[in-house]
Amino acid sequence: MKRDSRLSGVLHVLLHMAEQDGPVTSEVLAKAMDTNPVVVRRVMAGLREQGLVRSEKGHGGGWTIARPLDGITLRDIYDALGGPSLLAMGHRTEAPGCLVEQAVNAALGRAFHDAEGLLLARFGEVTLAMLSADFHARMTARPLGRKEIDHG
Amino acid sequence: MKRDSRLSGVLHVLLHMAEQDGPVTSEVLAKAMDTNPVVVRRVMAGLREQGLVRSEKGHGGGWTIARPLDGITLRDIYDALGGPSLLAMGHRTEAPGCLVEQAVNAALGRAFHDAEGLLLARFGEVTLAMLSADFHARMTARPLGRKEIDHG
DNA sequence: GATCATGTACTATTTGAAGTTACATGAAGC
DNA sequence: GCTTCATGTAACTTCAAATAGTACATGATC
Repeated sequence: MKRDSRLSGVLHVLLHMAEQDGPVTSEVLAKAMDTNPVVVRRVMAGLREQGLVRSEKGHGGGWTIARPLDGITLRDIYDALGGPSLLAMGHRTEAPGCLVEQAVNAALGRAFHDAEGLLLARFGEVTLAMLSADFHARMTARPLGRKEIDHG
Repeated sequence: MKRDSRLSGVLHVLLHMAEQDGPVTSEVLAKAMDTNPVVVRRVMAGLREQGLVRSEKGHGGGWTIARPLDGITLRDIYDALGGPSLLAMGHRTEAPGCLVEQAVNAALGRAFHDAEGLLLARFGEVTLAMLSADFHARMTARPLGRKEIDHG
């Protein structure tokens, strides 16, 4: 099962943006994430629709965070990505006629549902400000050169 | 993201086996799961190695459950499948040098770890006997013809 | 109007499960 | 002992979903 790393990636990008004053271009962000600018724009498009970030064209354009960091939770970002599936496992048949399969689905479904709920609740508790604070704490503990901050 | 349905599938098969007296062939199980006999054998091979099921060749051969139903938990079966990944999301980089990414991984990692723990704990609490009992309760509530029991 | 940056449609690549084919191994029945 | 039935397993193909990448349009600034 291939794991979706968009949430991880977009958080990386947002924290890098938070360290910059002005707008940051897709190209710079792509370089920091070791990917393609189009991939960045595609992911960021969802965040823009939810009002989490802004984009501007032309000279001096790029991406900026639209709200205070403590006003954005991981849940907001997850939702802006379209709420991708959290679990790697699922039912073989979604609405089976077979009673055996219904019993299986019921048992697994409860576990799956609760695990998803746990994850979403956690996401809702964590803000970008907390992540940023954690980052700065790590910076203080082990300062790095500028290059390693821009990308590691 | 494509979801892994092997756990769901193998549970379906095991409960069908539990309803039969003698051994059941891969071909019959495959028909019930609407798949290929080789796929069944592949999945069952893992369970056999863990001593959950037995297989016999030749006339009258096939698969049988090797332990009492209340002695097999979903966790046992999950492990026998090789412990496939439970979550559809993961870190972009597993051991990043970038402090930003370290902060991101730390926050997400805690949530992921706890969600996986919850799922595994649930799996450990549920036995095949419980699923079988649930199935029979559904049977009583809405009896079906033989054909619909063999497969739905 | 030249340049820079986003917006997006379209295509290619990748990845892992699932499905399939083919054949070897071994057990029961005659 | 030979036929039949069933598993064991390797190798290959198919399939679906996501990411990556290309090409070009749109719009803003200099």
